[in-house]
Amino acid sequence: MPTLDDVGLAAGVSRGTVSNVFNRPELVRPELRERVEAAARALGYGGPDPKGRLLKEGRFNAIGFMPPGAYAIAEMVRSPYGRELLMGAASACDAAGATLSLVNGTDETRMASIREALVDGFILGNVVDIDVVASVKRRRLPFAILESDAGADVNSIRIDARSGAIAAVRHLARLGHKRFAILSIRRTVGPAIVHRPGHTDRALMAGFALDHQRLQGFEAALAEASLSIADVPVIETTPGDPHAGSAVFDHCPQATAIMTMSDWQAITVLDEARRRGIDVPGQVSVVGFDGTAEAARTMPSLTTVAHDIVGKARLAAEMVLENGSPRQVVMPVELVVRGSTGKPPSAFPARK
Amino acid sequence: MPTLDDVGLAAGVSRGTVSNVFNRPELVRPELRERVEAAARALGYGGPDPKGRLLKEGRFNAIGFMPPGAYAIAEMVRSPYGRELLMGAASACDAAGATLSLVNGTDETRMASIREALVDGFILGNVVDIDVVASVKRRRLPFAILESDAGADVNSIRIDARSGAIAAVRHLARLGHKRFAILSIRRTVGPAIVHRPGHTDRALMAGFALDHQRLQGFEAALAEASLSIADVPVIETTPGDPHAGSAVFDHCPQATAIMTMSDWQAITVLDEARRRGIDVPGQVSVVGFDGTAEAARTMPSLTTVAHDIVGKARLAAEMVLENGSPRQVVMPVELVVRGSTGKPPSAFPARK
DNA sequence: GCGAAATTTTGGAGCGCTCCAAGATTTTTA
DNA sequence: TAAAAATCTTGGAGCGCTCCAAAATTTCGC
Repeated sequence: MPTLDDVGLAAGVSRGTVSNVFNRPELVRPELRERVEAAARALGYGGPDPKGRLLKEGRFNAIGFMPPGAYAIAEMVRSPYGRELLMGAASACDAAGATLSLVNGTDETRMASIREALVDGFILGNVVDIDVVASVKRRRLPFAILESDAGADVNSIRIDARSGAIAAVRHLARLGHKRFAILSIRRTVGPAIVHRPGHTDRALMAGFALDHQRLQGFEAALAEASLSIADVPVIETTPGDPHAGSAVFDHCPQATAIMTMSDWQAITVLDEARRRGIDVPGQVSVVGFDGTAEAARTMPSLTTVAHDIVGKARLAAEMVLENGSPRQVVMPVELVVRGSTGKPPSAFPARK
Repeated sequence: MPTLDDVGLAAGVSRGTVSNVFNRPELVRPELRERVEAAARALGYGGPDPKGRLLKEGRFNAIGFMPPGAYAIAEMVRSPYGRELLMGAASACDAAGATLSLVNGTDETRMASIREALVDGFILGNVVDIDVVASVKRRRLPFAILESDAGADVNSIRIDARSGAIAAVRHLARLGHKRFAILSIRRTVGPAIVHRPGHTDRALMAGFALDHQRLQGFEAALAEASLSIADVPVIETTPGDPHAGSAVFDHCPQATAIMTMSDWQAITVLDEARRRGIDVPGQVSVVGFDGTAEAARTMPSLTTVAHDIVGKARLAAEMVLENGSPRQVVMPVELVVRGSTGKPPSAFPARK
């Protein structure tokens, strides 16, 4: 690959002049400029290599996006939620003329990826592994975390998940539901985990802040209806597990109201209900969580605890790009009532 | 920001030793290593800056993805098709341990983005503007183009769109349809363009290779049924235009079979049909194009000309990452018959 | 036609790092 | 204990570029 010097040599001018031809052509006499351009063409020189500029300028003009949890990028894009995150981050980058780098990383390579990513800052999806935060801090780049509060010196944006969970339960309770089931998120790999009625808080509450808040919200609102969360079956499935829906119906046959922790899960529940001939909302009500675009398109359309996912990620990207003093933002949620929730069946006919 | 030299100075060792501490710690005596690490901690040095390494190593270990057409990244992620492209490219990058950079670019900034993107290669979505190809060539980096054939010296992957279009028409003709409408893609910004029956080929065939091939396929298969494409109304809408569906029903009220050029468009047609109380496939049959995951989830599910979008993008990424000799690949398509196509209504009741 | 002013061109410094041959130190061997 | 071997540390070169002060050249005014 020829360099500025090679072109200069060929054209009989100095490196500086060649650089000017490409970056500030108005500074170079037209005649000379043409000579240089001809030499560049002859050598197959396609303009200054960004690598050199980079070192001088010191910034990549890019921010890195680490997908939530242990997702691979491709899985994130598949997920309704992750996809909207990406849209938000991308639109902020677009607006700022920055590049969005999708930083992948298995559990083994994540740290190295963070150390070596060619970016000026990071957006971290829901962070499961706290080492990730330490690793990013070490690079002394601006960053923002989604759905985890990492202290006053770190940008973070989370939703008011507790209120959302409360709203979901109240809505269902007001409709008359008494038999609930919770479809929660398993943050490790593996098949569904089933917590049968009688489980203890400790088994449930371990883990991730967002999930914790939602469970607390469920618990508090169930208490308002004189119900204990300990009597509600809780199933944990990994995001994207296509069997989430069948796990619920298999393990919670008497539930009339299923509360989930993501629209994606709720959608698998609707799919499975259709497959089994279970009427939603006639026999079972289903509530999603997230408020993705997909939730509005299901049959029946999905009642869900919605928030502005795109806006959340956009804000995160803006925080990183602006690199101001750290902020912790809590975003509101809103229960969007659609077609997947209704009164419980008045007589409780046995379901198969 | 402290540098290797600063740390070396503070620890009383040379730059080289500090570099070794971070990159090949086994080469440094434990005692010294600790002294260096302590100095680094004290200075807040978080490890070697990737910028320096980069210049030395010469590669970014990243490939750039330019969205199809004039999409912004966010729009691409929103689109069912673009999203699957992204999944494919991301999974290949994941597998290779490379980063995927989403290179944005408005019409004005695209060239500059290409010139300066910090990547080792490019995937170009459907290229509308031929200058983009020239611009990428100038950087002398490996690249692959989707849905455009740019000659034997350029990697390209396209689908056998003509066959797909033919299969769609034959399927509908075999069901008995005689009155078709085509929902085509407008590759410039603006509202729907309506070509009423009697239009000329020239008005239609201008533009983008992929669309051209599909129209030719439609034309050929219509001819088999003794129909001329000139008598078939053609509507062009931009990708993602939510009014695509209503444009079709407004302008083609007698059509019993609507052939589209993307699942996204077809989905808006289904939505609009539901809104207007038009039964699909009872009154109108609809065929999509692409075979996205969304097409399987609509109500009714969408008959569509499918191909392996994820695989296409994955292959493109692999071509770029491998940097072998250029190949031109044509991928097969397959008509997937689902619920959105059926016999035309036997009596032709007027629709409102 | 000459000096001053304006315009063009030059090449060194430096961005932060890795590599590597050479030098310094420690350990082993006879 | 001295020489040989093994181990550890050093600092220069170089990656390709941009910036900038200074030098070279051209243009201008009278």
